[in-house]
Amino acid sequence: MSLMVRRKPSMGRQKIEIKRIQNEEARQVCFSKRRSGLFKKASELSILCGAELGVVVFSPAGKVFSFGHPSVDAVVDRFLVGTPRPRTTATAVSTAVESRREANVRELNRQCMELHDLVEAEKKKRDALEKAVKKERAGRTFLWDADVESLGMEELQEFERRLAELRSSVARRADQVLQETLARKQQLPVIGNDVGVPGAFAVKHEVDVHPSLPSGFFGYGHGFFGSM
Amino acid sequence: MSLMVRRKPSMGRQKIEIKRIQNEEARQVCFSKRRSGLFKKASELSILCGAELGVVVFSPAGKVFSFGHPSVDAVVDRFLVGTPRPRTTATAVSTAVESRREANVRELNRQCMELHDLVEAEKKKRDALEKAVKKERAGRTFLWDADVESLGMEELQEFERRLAELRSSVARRADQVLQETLARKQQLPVIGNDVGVPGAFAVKHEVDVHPSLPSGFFGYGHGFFGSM
DNA sequence: AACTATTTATAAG
DNA sequence: TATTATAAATAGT
Repeated sequence: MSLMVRRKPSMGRQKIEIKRIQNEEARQVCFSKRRSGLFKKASELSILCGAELGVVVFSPAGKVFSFGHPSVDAVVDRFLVGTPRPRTTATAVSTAVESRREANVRELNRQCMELHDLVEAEKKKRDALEKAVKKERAGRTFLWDADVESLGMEELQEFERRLAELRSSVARRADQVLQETLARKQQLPVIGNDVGVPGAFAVKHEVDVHPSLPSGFFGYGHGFFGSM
Repeated sequence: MSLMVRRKPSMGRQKIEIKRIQNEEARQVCFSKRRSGLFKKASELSILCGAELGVVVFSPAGKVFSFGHPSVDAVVDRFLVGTPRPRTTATAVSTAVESRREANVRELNRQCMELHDLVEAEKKKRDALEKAVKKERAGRTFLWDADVESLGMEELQEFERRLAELRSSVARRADQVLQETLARKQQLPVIGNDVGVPGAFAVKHEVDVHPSLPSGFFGYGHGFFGSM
């Protein structure tokens, strides 16, 4: 058996902050990769959903790249005019551009307000949760230890009663597990039934850590929040 | 508390062929998701690499969505100007009015992005808090409602350790209370310090039932964006 | 709309 | 350019 002493050949994809990449070469590489990725996504979207779309990208160096279905020009025309492809004069298009711009600005404003509302809503939710956390913590503390010091005799009795019950359960279960283990290891049938309490081992308890949630989505420009 | 006995709640993402989705509802859903994804990718590309870009998407229903940095129109204009084809725009741009409008649009876009980031940040905080709540709750639940029958030896050990600790606390406290009571009743100073465990009394115990979390609520606030 | 399992995109090397 | 580990997107529920 070969000794398999190979180290990670890569640290894999690392998380990056979305802000301008300072290193020029890295930026250029990133641009190429992501431009490809973007066009691919655009292509898939158009095919999967039958959407017409156009993407135009200017590299920092000023070079232009574009992708479109059925073609960038068709999409741009449709965008400028607002409806499928009647031919237009320069003047007409110019006017169309103007009104489109105004509409865009209005839409942008609307979206900004919507976003602002979202922020407020999120803040409130967070506040509510913070309170909830405090409550939970308080509740937890009560049961575990701190407040034992403030319990009266009645509560202590109840507490003790519950502890005793639990202890019995634990002991019973421990015995069961133990016997099962022994039985398996020695290939013998289970015979005893003493109630034993395990206690001498130090154990690490595994807490269930939930995976993080997917984040929401968004858009910029206009038409973000509308359904189609 | 069945110790995380959860089965697959999802078959996860499935591989799909890139061809028109026949089912209309599925197509709509896909369109929404992927349009968001596309805009996000576009946004990241523009930020990471300082690229100017514009994306225009027409849904199958004919609704238009767009994203642009610094703005769709700016990109479209640039594209048209640099494109050797029927000149459609009389781009004698650059009047003072024009550039101010462009600046305004850019600013609006910037604000939208900023707000969007705020929303994301808030969501993250909220997620963290939600996890905290779950954890707290899990911790609290652990003691009383544990499904002892499903625990393994290691868990039993940990459980027993915790029970022992609690029992000590309770015993200590019980002793304290007892002594205080006796001292008060007999007007005598406290002298003993045996650790006694109360247990023989039948007591009605008030269980602390924790209220459920407050639900989210919403606020409104807007009008902070002046018209231009 | 929220949630995961999985696929896909991609940061580094 | 190719590879790989990991982050991110997303199909299906």
